[in-house]
Amino acid sequence: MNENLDTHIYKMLTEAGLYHTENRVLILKILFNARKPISQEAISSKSVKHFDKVTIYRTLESLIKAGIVHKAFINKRASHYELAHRCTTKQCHPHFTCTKCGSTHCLVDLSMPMAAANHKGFTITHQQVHLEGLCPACSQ
Amino acid sequence: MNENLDTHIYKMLTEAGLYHTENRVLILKILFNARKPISQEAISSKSVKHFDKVTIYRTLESLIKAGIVHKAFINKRASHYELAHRCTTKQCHPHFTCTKCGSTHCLVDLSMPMAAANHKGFTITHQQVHLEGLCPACSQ
DNA sequence: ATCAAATATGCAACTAAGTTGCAAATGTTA
DNA sequence: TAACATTTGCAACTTAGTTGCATATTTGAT
Repeated sequence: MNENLDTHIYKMLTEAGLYHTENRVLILKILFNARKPISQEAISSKSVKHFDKVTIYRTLESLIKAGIVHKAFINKRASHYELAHRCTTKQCHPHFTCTKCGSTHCLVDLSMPMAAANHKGFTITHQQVHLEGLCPACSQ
Repeated sequence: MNENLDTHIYKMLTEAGLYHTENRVLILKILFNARKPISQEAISSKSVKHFDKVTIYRTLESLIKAGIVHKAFINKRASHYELAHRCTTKQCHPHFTCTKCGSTHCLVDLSMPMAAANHKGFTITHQQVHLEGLCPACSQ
């Protein structure tokens, strides 16, 4: 299982044309184990090895650019990061953030997020849809 | 028209149980004229009178709490603020942010945001849905 | 009108997520 | 293994937003 993960990570990095460095592998493993979007700080605290936060941000940046990691924006000043799953750089699945504990969860297999999420024990108090791209003026 | 706006603002503040101060009125007028979500900095620069940024943030905070203003989260570290329209604290309409000029627009009357927005000249490169509330663990 | 209580304001200093520049270290390719 | 490209770590910086506190303004009761 662990060896499969190593192989998988190695392959992913090779395909992305990224150097196969200790830090990248460690951060990817932490994201694999987290199974939900987590913050830079959470990545740092879950790691045995000390990381400089700049290294974490830059590593995440390269992985995001390669489409391996996704930045899940939450209604906070900090972002949460997760392995890209069922999403591309263009389109992402819905996320849910708990206002009490601050954790962020993915609501991926729900075609009707709000209704379905409520059934799963999530109480939703705020919903938003955000689109990004070029406005008419900037499209020209 | 201007007198109607003054009366309207006065009424809104009274109903919300907020003091009818010069700053609140000025900030509300700026938001009325903006007709789209704008940043704290934009509010500041649109104002003739000098505002301390703390005052702007605290004024916005009180107006948000009263349901008069809405905080539109965008995929940036800064938030944009707008007059609440067709939204409550619980539910908000879709927003669109231009990645080139940084402006944020409301896509309120569109039942199918992506399709309809494309027709209006918006090129969408990223979409996300975000829900907030209590997770199962915190609901108890 | 005016005084007291409640609320709002402005300043200075702070917090924290994320960024930049640069020199040293590590990974890759030939 | 040498040469080149990429990554790393450190220090210093940026910036949206916050906190504490003393002063000013608004309001409601008298």
